[in-house]
Amino acid sequence: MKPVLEWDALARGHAILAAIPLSLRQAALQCPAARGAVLFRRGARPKYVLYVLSGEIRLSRHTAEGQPVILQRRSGGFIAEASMESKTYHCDIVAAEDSELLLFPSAAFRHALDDDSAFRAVWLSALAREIRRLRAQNERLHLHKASDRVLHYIEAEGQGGVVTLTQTRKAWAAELGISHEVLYRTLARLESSGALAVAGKTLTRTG
Amino acid sequence: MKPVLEWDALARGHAILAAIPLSLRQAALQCPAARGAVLFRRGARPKYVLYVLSGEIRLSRHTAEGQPVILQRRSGGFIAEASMESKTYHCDIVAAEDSELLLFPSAAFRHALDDDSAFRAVWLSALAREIRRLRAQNERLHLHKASDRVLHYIEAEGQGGVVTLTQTRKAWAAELGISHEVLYRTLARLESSGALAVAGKTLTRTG
DNA sequence: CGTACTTTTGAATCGCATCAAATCTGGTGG
DNA sequence: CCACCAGATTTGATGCGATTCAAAAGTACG
Repeated sequence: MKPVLEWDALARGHAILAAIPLSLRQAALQCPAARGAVLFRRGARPKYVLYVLSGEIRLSRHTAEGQPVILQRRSGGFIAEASMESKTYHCDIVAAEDSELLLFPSAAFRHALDDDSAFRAVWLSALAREIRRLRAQNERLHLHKASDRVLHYIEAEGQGGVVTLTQTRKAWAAELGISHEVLYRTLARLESSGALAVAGKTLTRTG
Repeated sequence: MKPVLEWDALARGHAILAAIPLSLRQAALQCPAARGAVLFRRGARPKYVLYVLSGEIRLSRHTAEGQPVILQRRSGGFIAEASMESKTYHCDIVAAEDSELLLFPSAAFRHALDDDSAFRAVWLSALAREIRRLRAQNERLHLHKASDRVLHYIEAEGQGGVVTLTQTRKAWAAELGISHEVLYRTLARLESSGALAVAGKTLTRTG
């Protein structure tokens, strides 16, 4: 838990951080979290807006029997944005892996949004884009066949039927909600049927 | 396509509309859309922010062969928020059912957000809550067993293990991404195993 | 009273998850 | 540079759970 010194280095690969105004940068804290660490508990008062630099952070609740129910899972980007305006956290916030976080004091974050119209515009547009992305992913997860999810992904996330993956196929399979074995088989079948061209991490809809 | 006269009547059942400032209300248009009607086409310049009062509106693209790919599907609430700041619509907007819409001119909407801090606060908080809801639904759709989705729903959307449905079970099944037959069977199994108490539209986690 | 829709149960089929195992790949340290 | 290791990629076989088709009973509404 320490102030952020090398802001430019952090912002690499985290575009939205570049839009954060100086005053808020100075209030930010950088904080490591070991795998399994509980950062905040349900019921606690939210003092920070969290940004995941690396690792994986989860929001989860527990059933009466103690089984965890994951509400969100983030390995990059802001998490628990909604708690900025709520009196308490509605779930536990835990590190699923060794992680690195930025903590922005909620009050400073709200002031930055109020005072800095450029930052506000970026924030609003980031929220709206995240909603668009999530709604598309939702629609995709409603498709039952693995091949439909793959093609939907290309249509939704690609440009003109072409998409370049930024992740391993195994990670992509997890995002698509299918096992990696089925993803490999599905890609092979789509390619041999001529519906898809696979070249490294670039996939092209064909035919 | 006409100005909105009875605003209070509209806002019933659409809480967020109550926060819309007078200036923006006066710029709003109410507009029916028949099933199948194409409201805007991909590439068109977004002139309005859309709100779905009733019916169902879809954002969709088409594959090279013309098969539709649904990116969003809304039967209430704002749709295509992200297009407010983009130069063109990135997908077609069509009515899947006979629908009733509100159209807010994009410029007026932006001005209202800039000028009215109360409206802005409500809007920001609505976007953040929508993100929370969507991320939870995403996690739920990643669960493979129908019973897990049901229990996850109760934990995420309910209060203390109790949830009251606002929709038919058939509609709930669609939201959960399972067939209605399986939902009925799953509820029956969960109830007979003592994990769930079902009373009309109220479901209670037990045991 | 009739109609449309939801709820419910049954049976057959299909696709995915899972377990297992082999190969490939990128990165690390000797 | 090479040996090595962890993780990703790939293929095979099996079982389970969901989808689907079918049909009956219940329910709301005009």
